[in-house]
Amino acid sequence: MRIGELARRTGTTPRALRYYEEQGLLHPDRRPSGYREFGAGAEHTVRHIQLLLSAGLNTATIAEIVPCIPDGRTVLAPTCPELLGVLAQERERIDASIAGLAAARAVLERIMGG
Amino acid sequence: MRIGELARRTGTTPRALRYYEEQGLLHPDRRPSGYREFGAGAEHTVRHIQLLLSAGLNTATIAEIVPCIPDGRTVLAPTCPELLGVLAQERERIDASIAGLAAARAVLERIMGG
DNA sequence: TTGCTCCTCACGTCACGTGAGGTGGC
DNA sequence: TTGCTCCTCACGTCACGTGAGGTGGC
Repeated sequence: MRIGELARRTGTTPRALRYYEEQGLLHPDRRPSGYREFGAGAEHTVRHIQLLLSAGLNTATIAEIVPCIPDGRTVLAPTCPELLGVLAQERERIDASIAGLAAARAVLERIMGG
Repeated sequence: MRIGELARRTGTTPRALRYYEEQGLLHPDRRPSGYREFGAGAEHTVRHIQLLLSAGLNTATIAEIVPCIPDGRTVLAPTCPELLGVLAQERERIDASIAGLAAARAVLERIMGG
């Protein structure tokens, strides 16, 4: 499929998808016209990218993780155990981030007089 | 106190404090030499700024909130009830953000094989 | 005079948004 | 031929980081 359709299917923009390619997260083919051609698996990949970005991971880290997640699955390929440390570290960062947001939320409530 | 001491006391950098001033969040006096002179209340103000920034509020919104929080207190001044709507909206955004992070965390666990 | 702190530009970062100007397929 | 989609620059955004080059107070 072309970039516009992939953007619609994943709820993002062509610009974001071009950026992901530039950062090495996507590797679309090219038509003779120069148009990018994405395979069916790209949709799952983009959803994983979006989720990990929203969790605060940067594109460099995601670039290591994405090739280790089989299309349509949500598990680490058995060939990629070296990522477990990175993933555990990111999980800790997410936990800290959730705790920080909860604390900020509590202060907001106090400010509001709750 | 001068900018360096305020930075140390609040765990931030002089650059960040100059940026807060530029965005209208802080209003230090100036010595004849041009040095910024911060009052004692600035320390509490900076802590509030840091908390709200970490919660995802932008400097424009924080600029509305900061003058409505008395020094050393964590309540809205009674003269600023018009901010309650903004604060409630930000609280909802924080709730959505926490939910998103929790979902991402769960997917990370699945990827790790948890 | 030395050394620490401060000052004002001004460019860099990250994940894109947003035109500018031009081309491809039905 | 028209209209929709695509392409590549390239500058803008937000909250600062990081020098560059110069000055103030003890």
